[in-house]
Amino acid sequence: MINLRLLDDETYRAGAILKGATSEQLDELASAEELRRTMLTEVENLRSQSNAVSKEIGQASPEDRPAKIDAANVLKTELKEKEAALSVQQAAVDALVLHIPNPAHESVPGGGEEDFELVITVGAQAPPPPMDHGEFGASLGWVNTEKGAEVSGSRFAYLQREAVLLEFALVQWVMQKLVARGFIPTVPPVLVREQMMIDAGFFPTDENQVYAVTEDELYLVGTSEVPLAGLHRGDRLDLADLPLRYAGFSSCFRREAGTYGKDTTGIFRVHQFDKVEMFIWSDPAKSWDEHELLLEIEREILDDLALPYRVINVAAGDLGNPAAKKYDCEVWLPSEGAYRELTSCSNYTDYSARRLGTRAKGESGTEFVHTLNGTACAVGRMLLFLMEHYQQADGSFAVPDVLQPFCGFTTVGARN
RNA sequence: GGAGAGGUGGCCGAGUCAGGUCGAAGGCGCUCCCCUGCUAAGGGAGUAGGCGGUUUAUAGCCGUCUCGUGGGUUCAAAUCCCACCCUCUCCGCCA
Repeated sequence: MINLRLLDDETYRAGAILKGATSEQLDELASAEELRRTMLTEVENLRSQSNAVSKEIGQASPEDRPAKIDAANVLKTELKEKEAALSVQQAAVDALVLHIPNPAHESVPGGGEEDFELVITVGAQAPPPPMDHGEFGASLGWVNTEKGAEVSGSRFAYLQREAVLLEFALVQWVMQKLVARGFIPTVPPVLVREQMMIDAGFFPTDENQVYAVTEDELYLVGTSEVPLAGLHRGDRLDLADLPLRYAGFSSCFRREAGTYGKDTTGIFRVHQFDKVEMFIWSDPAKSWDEHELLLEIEREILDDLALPYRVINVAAGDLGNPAAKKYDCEVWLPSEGAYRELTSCSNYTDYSARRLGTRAKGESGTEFVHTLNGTACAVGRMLLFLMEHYQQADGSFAVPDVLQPFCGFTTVGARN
């Protein structure tokens, strides 16, 4: 949700237009909001009169009351009409606001999906291994997609054997890294109410990507970002306590509607996976530093695992409504000969906090905090990259050095 | 799943049965001032938030809304009615 007060601000408008909003849209909202305020003033004036009359009635003598009550009733009728009109107008404004994106930061390139800015490329583009991650996972008995499909449908899989131990090693390794950086480890609820989905900005836009448990009116989260955002909903934080950094671990559930036939190999795109997510509540003045911190952590994880990757600064048109800026870390997937997204981190500035109602109190008053989120480790997808980069010529697997202390073995011999 | 109790300001807590003088007693905490060798104690004053208007202003002033949330009754609701949400206790069940 944007700040309606800034609709006339030229830089603000320019940023929003870069994100795909039209200047007609912005004007329409601005005039709807102006009308809303005019109507609000009228309503409040009537209420004021009405309150004054009521007070008089309380103090009036019994014989004076009937006449005053009649007068109050006239005001009341008028007030009801104006209030009804106001709430219609309010709804109109609300509907318009939902489609206005958070303006892009000045450092974000314009354009769409192909117009990203390449920030850095690290490592060499390795040649394809003997087996792609799908074949390799099956050969070691790590991934069973057939049984997954039988039991739950396509895009579900069983993860087994060393892959599970590697998952736990990854989670533990990443968590410890984050704890060392001051993140609070958190296992959040994965079923949330509809209101939480709305407040976190996932409804109504992404409603068709979310599993619903209709019987209980709950929804399965697609990322722990949702419940982490709920952790300080409606709170007034102290600026001195910021940043508050959380590391959430949860299973994530995504319907992946509209992706039929895409990424069908192995576990690249599945309905259920585990993820360690970073979420930061930041002092508005320092959120860009926090954003760089998120990127630094994501890069450190990739560097430690010696994965070749590139970082892109996603173009404005490809950002999605809440993000003012987003970095994607794309890791080289040898079997496809392409960089594929593994992690990303975004600065939502005050866009999400305004809807969540999360403010911070500092010396210069109270203001909305900034929120940021980033992937620390999307486990399934991380494993798949490891399966290609750490696959040996003889079909065995060499455990990355940094994970060895956490999983208790260093190699996995070829099977079959 | 069954039964009961309860949600009031930063915190605790009165007010709800008898609707108006209640955005709310009292206490704690916090801020400022006084007193005081220091500290403690003591005296005085102040202290909820959102929104709108006015304004150079996040100051002040005016208005409005908010006593879990949303409706309703009424000239008038913390107080009466309805629905929902949440918390706690007991029983049952359970990893």
